[in-house]
Amino acid sequence: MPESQSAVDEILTTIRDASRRVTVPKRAVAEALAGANGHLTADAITVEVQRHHPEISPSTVYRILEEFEELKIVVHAHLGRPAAVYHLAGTVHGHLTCHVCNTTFEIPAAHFNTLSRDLKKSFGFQLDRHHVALSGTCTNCLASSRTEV
Amino acid sequence: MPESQSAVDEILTTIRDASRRVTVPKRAVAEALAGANGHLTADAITVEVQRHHPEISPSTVYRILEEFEELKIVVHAHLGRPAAVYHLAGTVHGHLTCHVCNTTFEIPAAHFNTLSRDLKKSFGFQLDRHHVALSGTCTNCLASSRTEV
DNA sequence: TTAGATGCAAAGACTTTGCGCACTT
DNA sequence: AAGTGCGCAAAGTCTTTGCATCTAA
Repeated sequence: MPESQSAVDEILTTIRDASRRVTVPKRAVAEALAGANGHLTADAITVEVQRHHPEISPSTVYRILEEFEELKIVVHAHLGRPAAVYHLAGTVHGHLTCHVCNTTFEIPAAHFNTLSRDLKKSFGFQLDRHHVALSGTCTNCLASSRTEV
Repeated sequence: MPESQSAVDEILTTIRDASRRVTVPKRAVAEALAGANGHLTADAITVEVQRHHPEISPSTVYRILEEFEELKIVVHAHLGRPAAVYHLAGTVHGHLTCHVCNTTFEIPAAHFNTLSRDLKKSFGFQLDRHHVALSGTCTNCLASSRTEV
């Protein structure tokens, strides 16, 4: 997995550049984020991290995620459920969550260009394109609800 | 306040139509929702309700909000913070939350027409227009950040 | 009358914090 | 060697649940 490896290196470099320390737990969280290309709750990250390093505690994961957010390494969003989901910044832009099957899809920021311009013009509101999280129904669930009923 | 009164009546009618019982706590929650024209957390609703009925417990408020959601009386959204916010369904469409001053604005659903069509066409995703919650920076905070720095 | 709703208290899910020791730099 | 970061455990916030009682219909 050469590409997720480079993503990990990039994260570690960012940490060093900010004069923070590179530690085993931080490396593990970076690997978990780079390995899973989707959205992970803090709990899911903890589980993944503990597969290799059982001694790493949830509180450490939260502290690291907080630091990573400061450094713009990750962003988080609150989707349908209370638990927030985290993912690497820059790699992802918008989220579509299906409230039927609870799956989250990622879509390119370009889809928000028109909306973003409109909100700016109409309300002076500057959309944060990293946090766009929309809920609705995905294709699959639309199709099955049609056939089922 | 004749207009919020009619909103309350409408809610109570919906409850009766669904063969649920109309109770003091439900009336109080309905009044809190109709009175505040904005977005309330469950906690804020509880506080408002307890101003008139101190004996009503938070768990009851949660149960009532759950029932109101089933009956499509209210919808909730997860904005920047973990706590969900609730508001009357039908009266509101989209939310813009400023992550600087933490204010939430409501905007008409019409602003999501283009986006909605695009998501449907590109991904087969049916946007739920009641749950649109976007975060960014509002005009005021944009202006002050410009002058401050 | 009687099933459903409530109040209270406890538990559960998610997240933050305090403290002393370990590890990175 | 110096001091940041960690593990553990406890606390904090937000929400759900169990159970006995009460009440709307």
